[in-house]
Amino acid sequence: MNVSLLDLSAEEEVEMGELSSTLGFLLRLAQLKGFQGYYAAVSEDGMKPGEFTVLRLIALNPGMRQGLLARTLRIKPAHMTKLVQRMVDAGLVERTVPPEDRRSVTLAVTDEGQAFVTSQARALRAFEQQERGTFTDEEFDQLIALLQKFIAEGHSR
Amino acid sequence: MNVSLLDLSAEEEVEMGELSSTLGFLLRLAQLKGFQGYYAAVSEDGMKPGEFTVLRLIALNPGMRQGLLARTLRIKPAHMTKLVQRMVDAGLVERTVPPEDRRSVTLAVTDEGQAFVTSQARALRAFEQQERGTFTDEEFDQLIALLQKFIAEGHSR
DNA sequence: TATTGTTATACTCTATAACTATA
DNA sequence: TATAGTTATAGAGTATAACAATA
Repeated sequence: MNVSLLDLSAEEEVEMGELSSTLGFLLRLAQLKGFQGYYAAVSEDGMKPGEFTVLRLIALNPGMRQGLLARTLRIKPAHMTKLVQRMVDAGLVERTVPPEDRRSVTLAVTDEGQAFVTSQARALRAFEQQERGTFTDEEFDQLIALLQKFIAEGHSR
Repeated sequence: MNVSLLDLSAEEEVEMGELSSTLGFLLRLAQLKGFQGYYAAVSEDGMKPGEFTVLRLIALNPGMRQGLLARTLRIKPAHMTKLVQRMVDAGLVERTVPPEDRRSVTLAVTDEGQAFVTSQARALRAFEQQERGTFTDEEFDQLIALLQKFIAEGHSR
């Protein structure tokens, strides 16, 4: 198979071999494509998809512990510390040390943080609708289901 | 929807909202899953999926220009310079300045580079078979086709 | 003037280990 | 002793701009 998948216009053809039907390669390109759409549609504020996901999850789970958040999103604790620190500095998130376990940290969005999440909701839905737009409803649901199946398989940690 | 997708075992449940059926989030988790399998099955040599893809593509397209390689893989030229330099240092790749256009650089694998690609082929196929194993043949083909469709849509640059 | 690739810089993400404070 | 999170460090990816050589 050649470059047709990728469109380098009138450019020289590139022999891709098996690559164009390889899951890993397609996942990478799909992710790039998704980011592209995300930036075009949603974020004028410089917040990246991954960061916004962190904020969303804190908003959905007030009082969530930082470590659980890190494990849920497969982010290393050391990195999560920095991510959260940035959001605290930006006034979007509050950290609390609970008296029951003073080693731990629980997180919640501030009013400003919640307002930001809410304000992004419309653009986010538009973006997701646009992503769906490539497919029929049935195809999109299939794709989601297949990805969920792939992820769920043998999920140890 | 809750954390069932993610399996944090006996841990506290995390409310995921829409996230668990969001394409971007699922693509990220699928990619992590893929890397995990890749490292487990293929690479004892410390070469990452992305690096190996670069090497594979050079092997498939001897004399390919570096800029075209960068565009094909959506890697920035500045980064490609470093990637290629590493492979040249490792003795896997050769750079040539062609007389027709002495600004450019063409790439080819060395014998050692080709031997490395070949030696990885078996493990790579085993890994890809294992990835397929999550699905029926029909499901896997569907997933590949749906990802290709997503990527191909409106592909400008 | 435009193009190819390089260098330089800066920021983010990833990975690891050492550290602290609590349990 | 073990756990939760932090700090420190290093490597790799990403992005941008300035630059040299060549077209």
